Amino acid sequence: MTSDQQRKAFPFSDFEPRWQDAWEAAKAFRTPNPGDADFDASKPKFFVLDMFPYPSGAGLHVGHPEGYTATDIIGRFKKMTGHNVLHPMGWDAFGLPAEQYAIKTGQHPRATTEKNIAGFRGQLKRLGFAYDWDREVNTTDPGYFKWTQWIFLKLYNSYVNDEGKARPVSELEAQGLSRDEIDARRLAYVSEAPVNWCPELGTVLANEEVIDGKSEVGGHPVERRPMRQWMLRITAFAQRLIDELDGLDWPEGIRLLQRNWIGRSEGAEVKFKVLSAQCSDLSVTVFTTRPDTLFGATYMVLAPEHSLVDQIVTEEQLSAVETYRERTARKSDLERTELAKEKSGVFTGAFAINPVNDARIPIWIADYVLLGYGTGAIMAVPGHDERDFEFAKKFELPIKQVVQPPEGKDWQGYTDNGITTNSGFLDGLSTLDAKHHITTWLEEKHLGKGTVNFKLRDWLFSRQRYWGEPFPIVWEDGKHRAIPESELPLQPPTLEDFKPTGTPEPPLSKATDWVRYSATATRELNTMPQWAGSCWYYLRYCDAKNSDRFVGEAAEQYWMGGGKPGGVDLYVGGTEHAVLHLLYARFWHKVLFDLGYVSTPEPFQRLVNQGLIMGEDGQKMSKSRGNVVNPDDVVDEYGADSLRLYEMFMGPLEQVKPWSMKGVEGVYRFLARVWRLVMETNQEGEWSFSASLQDAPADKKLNKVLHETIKKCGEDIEKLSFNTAIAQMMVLTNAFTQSAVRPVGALVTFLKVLSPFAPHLAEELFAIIREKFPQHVPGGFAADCTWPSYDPAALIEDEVEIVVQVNGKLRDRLTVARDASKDAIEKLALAAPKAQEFIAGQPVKKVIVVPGKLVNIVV
RNA sequence: GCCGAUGUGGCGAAACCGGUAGACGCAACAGACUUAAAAUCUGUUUUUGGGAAACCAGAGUGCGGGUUCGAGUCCCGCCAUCGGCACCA
Repeated sequence: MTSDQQRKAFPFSDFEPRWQDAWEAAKAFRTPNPGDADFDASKPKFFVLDMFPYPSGAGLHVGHPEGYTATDIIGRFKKMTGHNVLHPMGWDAFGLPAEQYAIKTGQHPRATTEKNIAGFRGQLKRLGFAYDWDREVNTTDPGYFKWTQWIFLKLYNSYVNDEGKARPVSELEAQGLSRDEIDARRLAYVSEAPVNWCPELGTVLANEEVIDGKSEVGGHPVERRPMRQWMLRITAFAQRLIDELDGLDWPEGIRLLQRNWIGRSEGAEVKFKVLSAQCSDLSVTVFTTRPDTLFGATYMVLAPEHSLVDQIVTEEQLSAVETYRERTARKSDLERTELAKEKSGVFTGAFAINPVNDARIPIWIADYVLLGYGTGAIMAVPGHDERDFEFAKKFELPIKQVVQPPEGKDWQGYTDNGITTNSGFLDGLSTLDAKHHITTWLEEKHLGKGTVNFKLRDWLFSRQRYWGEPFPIVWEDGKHRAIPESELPLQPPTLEDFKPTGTPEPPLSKATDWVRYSATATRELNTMPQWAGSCWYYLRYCDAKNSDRFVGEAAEQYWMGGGKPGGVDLYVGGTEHAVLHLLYARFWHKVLFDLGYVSTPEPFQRLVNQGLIMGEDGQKMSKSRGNVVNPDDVVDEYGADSLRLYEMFMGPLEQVKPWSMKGVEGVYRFLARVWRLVMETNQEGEWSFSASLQDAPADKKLNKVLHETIKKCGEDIEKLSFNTAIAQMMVLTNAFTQSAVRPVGALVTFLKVLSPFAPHLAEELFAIIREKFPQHVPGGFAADCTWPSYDPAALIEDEVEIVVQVNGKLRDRLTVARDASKDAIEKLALAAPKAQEFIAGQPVKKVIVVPGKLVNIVV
């Protein structure tokens, strides 16, 4: 034994790597698939999924093992309770950071990515996770992204029918639609709209990747500019993405976040005639959620970019309008939000006619109206809308009351429901009734209609970067078309210089040979965003090696369809993906479901968010604060089991909690105590089998704690309440420590309960005990044994302690027989000396008896 | 501003359906072992007052009310911290 190991409280650094090697050599965690010889179809399935990591150069962070340990414990537990468990791991390895890191270090992203993956894999293996490594996926592997491209082609070749279902575009061909008409309905389509262009990153970004006008990656400024881009028609699924959240076992907060992001609002479109010197037959349609306030519209606002502005602007206002439009166009989104407090705008000189009362109202342009939402035009009701109110005050526009608020409230700027007033035929109606009434009226007169709008925009799906999946698309005569599936995977060209060009021209344009598809056709030069690979990786895990299909049918049906209601049974990850990955993946999954490729409409049945781990100082861990904890250091000093156990013991999984090295030492000492239940050390520091471990039955007290522990740990694992399960195991360990004779049978049972949490220690002690007491230790690995069942009889005490309260205050305690009657308990309680003292001769008004718990005497 | 989550010892936290608040761990203190220290084992540890002590009495789960025999838990009104959204008509 080395001196290094003598310093350790138990020899984890010897046995942890030894068992990791043994498990790997034996493929101890291989999960058979339907069709495999050793597959047992009679067992229920359990698919437990981690959000796969982005393999950065910085290596594993202590936040990673938090969720991974939780899923590992529950996966191991489910296996021990007779389930087929799918618990895989992989790498989300395309994306901006890898490319930037490669540029910075002068290496190819393929090389840095492979190095980073090897680093991550090594770190995860050191933690003893029960992954089936045969199912490892890597989004940058051609065998993987072949199918990402294949799914893209499914999107490209689909449209959404009248029932809101994705169907192949061949149906539209059959209906005789033209090429252009079909292109306009594809789920993957080309658009020229203004997009979020980030000059620093040299790429466009999705709305979800822009935060406060800056890029989510790196925090660089983002500007709007019109560019030709690939879009995915996620908006066609907006309603289903809201509705189908209802059946999911997700944290309410995340569902709400998605609902708000999709942002459904019900209202009406109203058509206003425009008075214009130049044209006679002009009109503007506005969207409003408050059609009931139509009589209160005192002006109208168009988005500055609105196409109608040019046609209606008067000569006197032309230069003011032009100046304002230029100023707005130059503003980045960031500036537009920063200036949100101060309203700005310009009168166009034109007027519109309010269809309900023929009132002539001025038309303004202002950047508080967004082109991309609704119709890009609003009717302003300053009396009952906060923004319109502010604007009207600033520009001295008329403010009119049309809603009567409840007693005692000022009507100016009152935005809630009330009674409609000053509104002709709507007077006296409640807001809700007035909305219905006016909508029907507008529809009858063909002046408008009820509509639903969503905040969600179509998903901007192309990036001007090198390190991503190339689109399986070629261009010819200005038209796009898919390449044949037989040409997949379409590999990116090998480029020495893959830096962004500094212009919207993607780096792939530099690969001139690759770009030329045929004499007349050239390849699409954009690449897909990082989210593409993570939209379907959980499906690939079901059948990771399949080269004929993105996932085999039998495998998909078993792992995703089996059980009720199907899908991934438990998905654990951080909140940061609430509106990105989790929304995108649901969208792709629904398309695949409609097309008949997967069995369920939703991919992730149960979602749990792990809480952030903060630094010891209570601040977010960051290099600049110097409070980052490296999991490798923790494993070196205390072992993998200690790291696993500590992260689970810190507090509830979902909670934000600070790191504490002292806390790690605490669980380390606990594991050492467990070790010393079996092993003892002599003066030289050599370990030998403990004499107190004997083949004897457990006494009643110890047996009770043992069975309580089996019961509580099983229940707590199901609830993901790992901290309390560990506390209970500590109680049991203390009981073993205090008992002079340690019954080997009971101890082995305890080790089974401990094994999902601290698999290395459990495995090592199994092996040690097996040498001396082979009859008490099952064969195979600890992970293969059956979860012990508890004996309800062992939990029952003959006598129970009853608390005696007088007027709700604790005054005495009694010990009574377990099955003592209510009457008997009441008599004993009234006779208790301390109770007597506090009753002090007063008449007893009432006595409440809770059997097994307490008696409350009311005087 | 809106939405969500969380407030319990010196610290991380427990407490099932309303029924003994503080399990378990950390830190601290004391004792045992040791020439000594570390490690280990055994205690004590919410707080205030009284007592040499076992113990006794009062207060106590962010604040203020309420329901109840009984509230950390349920209801009403506040406050604070964290996270998200933020001109979406």
